[in-house]
Amino acid sequence: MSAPNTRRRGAATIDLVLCSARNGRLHVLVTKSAGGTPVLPYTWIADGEGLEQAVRELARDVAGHQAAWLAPGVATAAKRHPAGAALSVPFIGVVGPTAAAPSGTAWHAVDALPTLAPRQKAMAEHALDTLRLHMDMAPVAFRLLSAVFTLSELQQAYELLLGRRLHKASFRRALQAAYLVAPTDEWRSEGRGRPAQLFRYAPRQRRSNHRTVRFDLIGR
Amino acid sequence: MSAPNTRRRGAATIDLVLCSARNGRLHVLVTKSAGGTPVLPYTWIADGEGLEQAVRELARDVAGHQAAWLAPGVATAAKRHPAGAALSVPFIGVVGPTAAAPSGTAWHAVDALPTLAPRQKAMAEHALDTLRLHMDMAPVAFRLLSAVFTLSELQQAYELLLGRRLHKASFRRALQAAYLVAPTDEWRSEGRGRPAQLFRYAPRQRRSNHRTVRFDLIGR
DNA sequence: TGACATTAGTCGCGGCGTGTTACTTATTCC
DNA sequence: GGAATAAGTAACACGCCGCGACTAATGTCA
Repeated sequence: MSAPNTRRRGAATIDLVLCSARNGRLHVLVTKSAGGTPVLPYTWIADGEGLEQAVRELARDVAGHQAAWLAPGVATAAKRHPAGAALSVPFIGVVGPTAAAPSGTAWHAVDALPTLAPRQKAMAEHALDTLRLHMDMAPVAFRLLSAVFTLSELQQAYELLLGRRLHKASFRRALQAAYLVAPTDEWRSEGRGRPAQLFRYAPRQRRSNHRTVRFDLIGR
Repeated sequence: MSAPNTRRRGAATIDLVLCSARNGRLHVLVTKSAGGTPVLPYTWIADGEGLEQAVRELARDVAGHQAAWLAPGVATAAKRHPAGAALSVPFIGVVGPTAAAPSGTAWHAVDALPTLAPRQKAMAEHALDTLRLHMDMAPVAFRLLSAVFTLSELQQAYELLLGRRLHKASFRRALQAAYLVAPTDEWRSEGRGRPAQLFRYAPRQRRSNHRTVRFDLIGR
């Protein structure tokens, strides 16, 4: 059923670190090898095939979903791949919160993973770094959410990625200024408290993307 | 003399995109294959060896220097590697402006490359994107310079990476606030104009790295 | 030798973005 | 109806940043 067995063995694998936000923590989809030990979904690299195409198929195969966002990771030859490949090319994928775990797979909090092969463990633990690296340039946080979402949910996604709490008013003011979301006329009542308006990701045109120099992140 | 011939052929190569700033433009080191056609320096991936270790050796071999900064690139199986490898893992390296081109190699402006194999051409043209992606988190611009440099040189490095001009006063004010450089007691007279004080990269401790949310770069 | 060009480096104003506190609005629970 | 809870808004203060104008130190050339 899982893709690994449908391809010939080779020298290198593509490994998929599929991420999802579950009750405030980042989770990773873990499947099981033929022997029953936990492994990240992977596929052998076929000659002449596009890597990204292959990983999209893998995501659909293993999760029944296509990834809402995908980024290549850092290839590694360290330690050993559980299937014996010399080289592994990880991809970091993102799916929404409604994505289920098909039978034989399970979501695990990234800071409480089951025992994976060291190489796969390292790839999974680097996933958050990769998401953080791209979250300013790509709508990563939005892809962790459903198509419509409340602003509080969006803020929680950003808090998860940044690893720290944000201020509500500042967050919304900055979001408003960026013309990234559009309100829908739906509202969601989450039990107690005032109902929240639902928004969708709809980036609109705005003034020149003057990215400023940032010295404040360099060096530790 | 070049490293490729010293290793066994295999399924995958490491390709080195070695970058340097030459009179205001980003240059890439290009060498020649046995047949005399231009190629990026590469080496076959040996089983069980660390990729970064291998690429450091490659940089030393081919340029006589060790790279001042290194970052992994995005593995690709598209098109063909000139040596026939199915898979290529690029690394983007940075060296200072005084690095010469050993015989058989030459620096080429990244927007005026000689005819490379399509796969290598793509890897070289993505180099600037990679440098841009990391320049906020790592001292990439500083590594394009000698150990001591003028603030105007540093500003030019940032302008090269960002692809736009910066305002002198703003640049220096932000740099000062980041405690990244320390003045030396040397001055350099560059022909005409007032001599410039030389600085070195010396990041000091500063307050908590409160990275703020950036919506302004998302979505084009 | 003195005026000019050139490059380095600084000062200060104005505006916009951001952190913060306090407030209003809308709903559930008791 | 009132307390509790969560969404959403208003307004102030401060700091960073773009910008233009200024000073400083050198080489060039008539």
